[in-house]
Amino acid sequence: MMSMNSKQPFSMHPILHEPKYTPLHSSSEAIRRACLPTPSLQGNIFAGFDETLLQRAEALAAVDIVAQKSHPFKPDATYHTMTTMTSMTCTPTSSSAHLHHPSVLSSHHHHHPAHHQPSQGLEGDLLDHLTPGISLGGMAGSDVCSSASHTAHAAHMSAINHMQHHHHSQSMNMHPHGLGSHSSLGTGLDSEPDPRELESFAERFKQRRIKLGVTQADVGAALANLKIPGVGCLSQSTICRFESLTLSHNNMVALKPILEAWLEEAERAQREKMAKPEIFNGGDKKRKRTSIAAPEKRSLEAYFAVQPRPSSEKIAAIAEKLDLKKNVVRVWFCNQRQKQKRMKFSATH
DNA sequence: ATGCATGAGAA
DNA sequence: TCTCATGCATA
Repeated sequence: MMSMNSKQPFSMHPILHEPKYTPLHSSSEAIRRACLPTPSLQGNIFAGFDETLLQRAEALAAVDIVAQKSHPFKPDATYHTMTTMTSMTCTPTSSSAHLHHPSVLSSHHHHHPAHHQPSQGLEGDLLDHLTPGISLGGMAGSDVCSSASHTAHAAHMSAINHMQHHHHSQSMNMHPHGLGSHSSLGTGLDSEPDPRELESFAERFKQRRIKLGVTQADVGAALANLKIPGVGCLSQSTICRFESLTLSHNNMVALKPILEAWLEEAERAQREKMAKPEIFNGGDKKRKRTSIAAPEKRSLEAYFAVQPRPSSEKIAAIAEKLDLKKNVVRVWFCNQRQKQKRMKFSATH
């Protein structure tokens, strides 16, 4: 990849920018996918029960993944790593409190059958068949067992609260987080849910950020310096996703004012610095990341194509079949659904 | 830049 | 249990 480390101490002053929280809007997104009709194919061992979607999924999978390419490597299932690193993410020195939550409302929309991107596949690994309704052995052999250690890491979340926005939509959430406040910020009436704006802002943001010589990680950390109520730091991942518009619409809308505030403050600070020529001079357990091999991934995608929201039983069956932990499969589906909901050029474009 | 994961809150 | 926002770990 590339290393971009232009760490530079940046001191920002708290800026008091009036937070304006954006309401959400329904993100209209259209996700369409094509389900090909393809009956045929069977010869299951468990025949009898199966049938249903999963089976078809496999058939589809076989067809779907016509000629694709795949990666040559086949990593083991999971690997853990333990290391001690004093991650000081952003936990600020004292405060233990700052966990507001971001909650953005969400509008829900109609989903469509999913849509997934072409993946890699090569040899047609025909899946077997599962019995949908019944859960074999009660629990798929793998089951969630103990995914071993999940170290609860400090939860720090930044918060973004939104309030109203009357719409037929449903949710609105705030997180109580003890501190009695419910930020009653100015009822926001704010921003434009205009995807156009977001897109151009994200682009400008990235460019100005680079101009400042700041990395995505720097931005995330610096956010904590802007003492915007309810806003802590964010990770490099999130900044990156913001810039590449790979966040949900609501999330983009919520983050925009915050990043905008940071940008202005950062540029202001730099101007100031430029002005005066004299200054400066210049442990823990790590979470493990399961790696799902290409063949398994192809199967999952095939199932997802026909049934984005499998029941617990089906998930268990799939997990057993692919020899993955049930929880891994469940999470995979969740993430897949989230992906399909992301912005980028999904619908409005 | 992304894959897999966690957790809070809403169903 | 799912959705959503987010993050760690990793390619």
